[in-house]
Amino acid sequence: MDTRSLHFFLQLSDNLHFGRTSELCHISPSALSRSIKQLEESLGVQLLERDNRSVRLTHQGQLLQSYARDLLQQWDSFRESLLEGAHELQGEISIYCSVTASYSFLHDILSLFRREHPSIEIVLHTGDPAPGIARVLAGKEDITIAARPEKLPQSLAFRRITVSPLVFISSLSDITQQPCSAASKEWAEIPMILSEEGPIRDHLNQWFNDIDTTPNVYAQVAGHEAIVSMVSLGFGIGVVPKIVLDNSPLKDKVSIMNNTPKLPSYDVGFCTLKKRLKSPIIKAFWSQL
Amino acid sequence: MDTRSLHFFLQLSDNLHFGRTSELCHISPSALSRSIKQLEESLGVQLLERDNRSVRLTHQGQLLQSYARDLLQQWDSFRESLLEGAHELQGEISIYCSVTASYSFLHDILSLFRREHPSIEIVLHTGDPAPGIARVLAGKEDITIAARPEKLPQSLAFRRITVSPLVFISSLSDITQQPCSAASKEWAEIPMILSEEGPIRDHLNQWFNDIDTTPNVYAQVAGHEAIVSMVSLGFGIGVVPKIVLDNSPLKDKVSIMNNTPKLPSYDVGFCTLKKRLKSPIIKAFWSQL
DNA sequence: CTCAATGTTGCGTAAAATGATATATTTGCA
DNA sequence: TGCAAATATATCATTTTACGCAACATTGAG
Repeated sequence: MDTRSLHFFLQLSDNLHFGRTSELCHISPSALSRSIKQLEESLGVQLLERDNRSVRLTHQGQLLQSYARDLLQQWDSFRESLLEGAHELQGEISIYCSVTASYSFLHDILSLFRREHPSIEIVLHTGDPAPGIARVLAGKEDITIAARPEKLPQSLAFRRITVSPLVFISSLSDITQQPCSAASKEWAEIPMILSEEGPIRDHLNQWFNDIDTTPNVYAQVAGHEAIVSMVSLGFGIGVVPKIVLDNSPLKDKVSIMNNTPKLPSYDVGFCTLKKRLKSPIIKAFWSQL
Repeated sequence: MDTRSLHFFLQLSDNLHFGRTSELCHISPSALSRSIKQLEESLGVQLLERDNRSVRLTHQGQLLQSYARDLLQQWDSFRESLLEGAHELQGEISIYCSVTASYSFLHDILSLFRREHPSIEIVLHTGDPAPGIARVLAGKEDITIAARPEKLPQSLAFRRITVSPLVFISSLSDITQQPCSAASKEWAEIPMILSEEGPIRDHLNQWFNDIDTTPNVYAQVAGHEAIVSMVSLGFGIGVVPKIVLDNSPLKDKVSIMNNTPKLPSYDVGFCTLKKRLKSPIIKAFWSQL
C-alpha cells in the first residue's frame, strides 16, 4: 500500500470514470487502470465493478473509500505536526552533577535554556561528581559537570565553568593541631576524610607523596557535601573545592587551612562526548554555555 | 509513504542497528539505508541520529514509531475485515415493482434470498409497474417486476414468473349493460378506466382498434390497484391482470367479464439489465429465481 | 596504531512503472 | 442495421526506480 495508489483510488471512486480520473491525477489511463488493479490484488477483493461503459463501487470499495479518506487525512495531519514540531528542538537531555553544582552553576543555565528550548526535557541526576565522566563515556548521561581530569579522553569535549582552589578544611571546634608546612610529619597522624575516587583524590595522593607521607584515612566518602558534613562534626580534615564550601550551609562550622604546598586548582566545567555534539539538542545546550 | 518503508523503519527503530535490521527485513544494508533516508526526506524531518557506531531515535522518530505501529496494525485489521467480508456477498440491490407483486411473488423470494445472503440490503420501491422497465434502463433500479413488453430491448434480461390473463372487470352493483361480443357498438359508450401507459394500455388500444371502436376513457390512472378501486366504486370498466384481482381486498366487489375477443395474456416476470448480471449480487439474485 | 565494525555512497544491472498504441466491447445515432 | 464514439484493458518499447555489490569514511577496541 502506498499513498499514491490510495489517492488515485479515492479520486476514481469520486467520479467513477477512468479517463477523467487519469487526467486529474496526471497519469495515463492505462497506468491508472493498472494501479487500481494492483490495489485490488494486494487487498484480495474487488473494489470496482467495471463495465465498458460505467464504473461503480463494490461494497468493499465503499469501505476502502471511507477508510482511505481517513487514513490519508490523518497521515497528512501527522506529517504537518511533525514538521511543526521540527521548527523547535524537542527531545531529552540528561545531566549529571553534584548537588552543589546544581545549586550554583546549573540553575541559571537551565532556566535560560528552558526559556530558549521549552520542549526539551531535562533529566537531572545529582550525586558524587567523581563518576560523572565515566557515566558520560558509558553513554548513561549526555552531560556532566565535573572536574577536568589530568588527561581528558580525546572523545570528550570540556567547557570550563570556573576554577576553584582545593582547600583543606577542619572543624572550628577541632583542637587538633593544624600543620602548616610540608615539613611537618604530623600529617601522618591527622585523620583525613577523602573522596573515594576522582581527580581530587588523585591530587591528594600526589600531595602526600610530595611530602613523603601516607595519609591517615579516617573515612572515604562519595560526595563533597558529605566531606564538609563530616569535617564539621570534627571527624578529621578534608579537602574540597572552595566553591563547595561557599555553597554549604555548614561553611561557618569549618575553617580553611592555609597549607603548603598548595593543591592544584579544581578545574570544573561541563563535559560531554564530542560525537554527541552532532545532536542538535546537545549542540544547542553546548553553544549556550 | 508505503507500508514497506514503515515496516523497515519500525524494525530499525526497535533494534537500532542497520545491519541486523537489513537481515531481518531480507534486504541489503544499502537498500535499508536509502529507504530510511527517503522516508526522512519525504517527511522533511530527521528520524534517526546516526553515528558510525550507534543509532538512536530522534524525538520525531519516536513519534513516527508509535504512529506507524498503529497505522500498520489498523491497516492489517482493515485488510482482514475486507477479506472476511468478501466471503459473503455484501451490497445493495434495488427492486421496483407493484404493490401486488411485492405481496404475491416477491415475499417468498426475498425471504429465501435474505436467508442466503443476509448482508445484501434490499431496497424495495413500489409503484405503478408500467415505468419499471424504463427505470431499469435508466439505471435507477437494479431489478423490476413488470410485464414483458412487445419488443424487449436487447440489453434486458427477462425471467417470467407467471402468465396472468388480462380481464375486464366491472362493478357488481353496476347497472350498465355488459357487452359480450366484439360486434357490440356499445363499447364506445362505456366509461373505461385505463392505465396511463405500459403494455396493458398498448394491448387495449389494439383491442379497441380490432373492434373498430374508440374507448370512452373515463380515467387514466397509475397502478393496477387503483383501477380495481375505481371500478369497484362503479366508475366504469377496467382491465387488470387477473393476479391483481386475486390479491385485491376488493375482489368480491367486482366481477370478471367474459368478453371476446380475448386480450393477450399478461407476461409478468423479473427484468434487469444483462450487463448488471455481471455483478455478483445481481447474479446471485437472478440465479435464485 | 592497527583491525574490526558500521553506516553510507558509487555504479552497473534488474525490475518495475509508465505512456503510446492497439483491441474488445458497448452505446448512441443515423 | 450499421457505423462512429467511448471506454477499460492488453501489449510493448522506453524511462524511471530499486537493488545488491563493492568500496569508502569514520569510529572504537585491543
